Amino acid sequence: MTARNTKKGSEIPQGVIARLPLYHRHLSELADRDVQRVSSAQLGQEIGLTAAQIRSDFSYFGSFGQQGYGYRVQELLQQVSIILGLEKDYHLILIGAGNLGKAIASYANFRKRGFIIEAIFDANPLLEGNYLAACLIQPVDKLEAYLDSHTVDIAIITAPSEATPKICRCLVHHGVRGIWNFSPVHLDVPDHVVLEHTHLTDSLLRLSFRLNQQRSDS
Amino acid sequence: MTARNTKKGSEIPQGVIARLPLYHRHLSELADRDVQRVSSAQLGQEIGLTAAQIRSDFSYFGSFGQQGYGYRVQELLQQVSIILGLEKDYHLILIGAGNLGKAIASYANFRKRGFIIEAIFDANPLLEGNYLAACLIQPVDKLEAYLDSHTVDIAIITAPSEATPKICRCLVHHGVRGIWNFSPVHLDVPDHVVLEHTHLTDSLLRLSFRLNQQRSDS
DNA sequence: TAGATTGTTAATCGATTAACAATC
DNA sequence: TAGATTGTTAATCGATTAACAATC
Repeated sequence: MTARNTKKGSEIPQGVIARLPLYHRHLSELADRDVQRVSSAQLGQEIGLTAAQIRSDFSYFGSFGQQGYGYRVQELLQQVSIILGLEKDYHLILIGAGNLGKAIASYANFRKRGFIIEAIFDANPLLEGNYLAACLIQPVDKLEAYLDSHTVDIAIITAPSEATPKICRCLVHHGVRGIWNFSPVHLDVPDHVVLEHTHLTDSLLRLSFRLNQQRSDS
Repeated sequence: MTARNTKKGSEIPQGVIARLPLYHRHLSELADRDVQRVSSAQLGQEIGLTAAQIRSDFSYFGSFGQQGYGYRVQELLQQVSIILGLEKDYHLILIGAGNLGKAIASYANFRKRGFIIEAIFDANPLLEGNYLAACLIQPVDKLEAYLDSHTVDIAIITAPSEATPKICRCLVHHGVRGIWNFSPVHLDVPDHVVLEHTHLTDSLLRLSFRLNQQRSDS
């Protein structure tokens, strides 16, 4: 596999990856409003980035614009969707049917984008047999058997911190390649596993820091 | 206000701010296990950063270690807590008592760190009078009156996207300086307001991207 | 004291921005 | 055609890392 030009095929910086969902979200909005075209300058203005950065970001994946015109919203949106892998569906499971698990499982936006939660597990035997967002809650000791008999693209962990490392090892061992973890614990996974952390407390602490920082400036 | 040395007093890079909660979390764990001392090399090993980066990060705020010894865990944890502003309590409100709002309001870790949710608002009149995590749910049209008569350090928005910009403007207008937004919308706030976004869908899309990226390498 | 590890400076690396030729 | 805007290269900026004198 040879790179066709400088950027295409090269390593994608984290910053670019972080901005892709932002582009996707904003282009979706423009498409909803039936906007036909957008320039990097407009787009940048609206989401708070420079035009150069936006063009540079897209150039990692190809040339989607037209000189003198800009980008066709529909077309660019579709390209970004493909880049993000949104043209296909994903099989998800969720482990931990507590408050956060419930909220995630009920969040319709995921399903809309093709991320379909097909099984929910919980350690509490009292929850067994209950339904959550039209999905049966199973005891966590059935997790291994499930993994052996179903395709699972992404596992969402909303279990207590103490239980999380063990669950993670189990998932990895049974070949799950995508893990979205909400527990505030550090997890070690092999290189071939993609791990995404969402640590809510970390976000709140960052907010707290910046709140205190401001006051000391000026 | 003059900077006492090169780093102390200079602008703190975003990356440093992002890592502070990670340091806090890991140092808390070490303290729980009664570990007395830690070197930047050990700490780095455990959380996946270089020793140099850790020392460099801390040096923005002062000198907390000892040559030839490392850092006293308790002392460093306390310093990081102070840096993050965790030595005081915060008055929080939450707007939007849906699934996500419920999960956030019930998350005990926030209260433990001094982030206390004191009022919850929702647009749905049917929820009025209900309690959520021992906190009364009020109709959202009482929000303005509340803001005028109470101190609010941080407002958490877990309302639907459509309602969010208006709520945000209201908060800013009534002097709230910290906003933690979960709606997938871009919000414009004045410079003096600290805005933290947690876009769950964005995290999932990043995971999706990386899942697809891997396959195309190798 | 000798060994270890800090805080900081200088060197390196990578990401963002500015500029512009290409061209729709 | 003239005007606008892309994709990309070079210049700039900032963050990470390596190295080391200071010193516990």
